Formats: sequence, structure tokens, C-alpha cells
Amino acid sequence: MFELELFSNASARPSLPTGVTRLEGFALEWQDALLAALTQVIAAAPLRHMLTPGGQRMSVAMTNCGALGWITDRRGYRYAALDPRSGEPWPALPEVIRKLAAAAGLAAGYASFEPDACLINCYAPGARMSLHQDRDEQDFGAPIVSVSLGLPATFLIGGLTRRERPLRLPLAHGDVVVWGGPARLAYHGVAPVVDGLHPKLGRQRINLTLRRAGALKLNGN
DNA sequence: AAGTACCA
DNA sequence: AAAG
Repeated sequence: MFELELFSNASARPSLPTGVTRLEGFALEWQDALLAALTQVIAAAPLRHMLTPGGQRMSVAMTNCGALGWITDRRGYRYAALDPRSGEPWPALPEVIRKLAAAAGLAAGYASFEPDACLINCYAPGARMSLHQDRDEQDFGAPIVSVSLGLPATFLIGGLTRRERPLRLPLAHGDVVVWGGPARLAYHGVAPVVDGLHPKLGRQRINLTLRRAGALKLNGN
């Protein structure tokens, strides 16, 4: 009775905030194609530690693919069509990523999610991402689709103000989180990644964050 | 490990 | 501009 209550409380799943969807294992069937595509993207646009406008080095190594890439440096946060390191456009968004994004969007209730930006975040053990909002996009009607690969991590997802305490959501290889609508501007982050060894990715976590950064097309598609 | 304060 |  007492122990039973404890057990049922401990195993109860925390309800997600309105507008947040977790798709466990959703990306597993795409994993091999995803990893092959990522290898090519990273070869063309290497992972690098960007600087915040305050001049501090981010612990997460980043690169991008797609028409637009999110960057940060002393001049600020923004999307750019060219990789500042090479002066060349970011690698094209691989087909497998487009398909995965559309499928995940659909599963979360977004009929036509067509990202134009894919931020690739690489977390070595200890790397983290403090709470922030994704607010550099031109239109907040499209959701954010986040794909986790490699080492597990604790995703932090809060509300629209920094004061609200974030929910701690364990994420494993293949999990996808989608947030949009009332949660589109939710504060979110990642707790420091615990060291470990993933069979396919080794000692790292890779996160793909898919977004519509530029203007939405007026007539769908 | 998590929470809070603080930083300019 | 503390996505530290």
C-alpha cells in the first residue's frame, strides 16, 4: 500500500507542457542514413566552438546545414546563409533530415513543417546549454524539432519566463522533441552531458535542431 | 546533483 | 547577447 503508492508515484510520467511532444525512439529507423549524412555535412562545415556576444566560448561545438545556419559571435546571435569560417553556403539540408523533420512535425500535429535551418550541436561529456529561447527566427508559427543522437542527456524545458522551473526530460538516442504553438518560445536547455560510451557515436551527444528560420511561405508547401 | 546568487 |  504505502510502497505501492511510492512505486506508482515514481513511475508516473510527468505530463509535458502544452505544445511539447516527445517522440521516443522516433529517429531510430533513420539513424544510419542520418549518421552518414551528418558525416558529410561535418566534413564540409566542421564543428566549431562559437563565441557568445559576451566573448565566452560555448561548450557545445556547432555547425549547420540548410539554407540558413544559426551562428553567434561578438556581434550577436543571428542566422546566416554563409558559413563564416569558409565564406561558402552551408551544406544543403540532406534529404533524410528533411524527411525526418516532416515526419516528426506531422506526428506532433504540424501538417507541413519544412525547415530551412538545421543546427547541429555536438556535446562532449560535460558540455551543456543553459536555458534560452529560440527567438532569432522570422516567424514563430513553425515548431522546433529536436533530434537526439548518441549519449543520453537531460533536456530542460520550462515556460515563457525564466522564473518558471523547467521540467527535466531524459532524452536517449533516437528521441525527438517537438515544441510549438504556446510552447514555441519556451525556455529550454540541456544539463551537462554525463560521460559514457555510445555504441554508434562514442563519447558524444549530437543534437539536430530543425527550424524554419526565414519567412514562411504564404501558401504552404 | 541541483538550486541560487551574481556577474556588467 | 546570459545559447556564458
